[in-house]
Amino acid sequence: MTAQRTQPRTQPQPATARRWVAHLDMDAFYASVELLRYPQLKGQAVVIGGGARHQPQTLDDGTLAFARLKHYAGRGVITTATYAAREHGVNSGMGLMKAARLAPEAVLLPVDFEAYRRASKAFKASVLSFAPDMEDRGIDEIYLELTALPGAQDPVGHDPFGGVRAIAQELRNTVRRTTGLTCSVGLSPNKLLSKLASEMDKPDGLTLITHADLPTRVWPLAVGKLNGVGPKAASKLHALGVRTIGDVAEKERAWLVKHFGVSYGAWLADASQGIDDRPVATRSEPVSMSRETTFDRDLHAVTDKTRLTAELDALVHALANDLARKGYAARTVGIKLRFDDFSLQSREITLPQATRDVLALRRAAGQCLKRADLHKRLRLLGVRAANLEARLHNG
DNA sequence: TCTGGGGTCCTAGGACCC
DNA sequence: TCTGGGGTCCTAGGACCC
Repeated sequence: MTAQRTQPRTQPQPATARRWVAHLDMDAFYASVELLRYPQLKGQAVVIGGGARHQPQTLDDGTLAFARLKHYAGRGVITTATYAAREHGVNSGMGLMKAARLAPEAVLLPVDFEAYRRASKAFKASVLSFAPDMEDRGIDEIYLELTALPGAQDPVGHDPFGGVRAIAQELRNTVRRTTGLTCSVGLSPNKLLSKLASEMDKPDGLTLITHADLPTRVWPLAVGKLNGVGPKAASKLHALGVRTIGDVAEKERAWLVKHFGVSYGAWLADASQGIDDRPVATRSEPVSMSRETTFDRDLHAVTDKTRLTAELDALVHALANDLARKGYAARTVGIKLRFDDFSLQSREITLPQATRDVLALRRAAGQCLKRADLHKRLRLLGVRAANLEARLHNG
């Protein structure tokens, strides 16, 4: 381990600038947007999820009555919970029924994607105005390439990274001023470390890490904190006695490759050392589009045939609409089935010509369905379009 | 009383072609 | 009768992420 020297202020900048990437993550995004609309709920345990049935009701005296989690019945999951609600042990992805046992008095609000999309556009636009190299990571997250921004390489006082820290601070101020929402920012030499950093001081935090911080701030973390290590890989690593990122870092690359394959093993080795060269991708074309729905009860292919056909029609219509609205046609059409035992099955077909015609899509989806094994009851049905080709919006 | 909906990327086998 | 080595496309499934 070599001691990290801070550069004297008088020293000229190195020819190769230090890379700085920010990861910006909105705090409890959906819930925070709802709190802007219902400020009287501030500080309370609030959970977002499920359909529009549990919309708040206006009482005779003009006050709003909110639905409580304990009254929920259905198969929905939590999309977001306020920090007050998380203290009860509920969190994103948890079934609402299960959450109701943990936090029965929590307020339940339906998901309003339109509102979140509007807020998302607003915060991204505010950031773009002074950090134009932005990668979209969904509705509430972005990466920003800050390396070349004015001041990013400048020290401030005794802080060698004061310049880039000030930029990040300004980002947070801008987001808060234009949207009324807080975010957490991670700042580091790459996307992987910045993603880790943004989680270190949530909500409303700003965390800067460099490679020098690896041993003290990254290696003690559980391996599952790495973006790319999910439940499967984590439990396999645990079984091999590897629990922290530092444990991974101590393993030989060859050992990791032996257990996890050339590609994933090598990635693990690099990731544990904080190595990540991925660029911030400012533009990207969609690869696929899909629509799916979980039924209120499990359906049987024979006895519920009429219902199933109607559901498929609706999904195909929605998908055709999405394709037209976004200006694409698809050559591959597929279906996705989830059964009552939660197992998945998919079928797809590639057509000679790309299409976004409802009837052509419906025919292809029907062919896929014919090839599926429909013995078990169906929980979910989905349709997918892939092999996308850009088309005129009205063509 | 478990487990939504929208995505991306990877792997692996078989078809098919040169 | 025995039997190569690529490369690309298609399909099914699975891990992972927001």
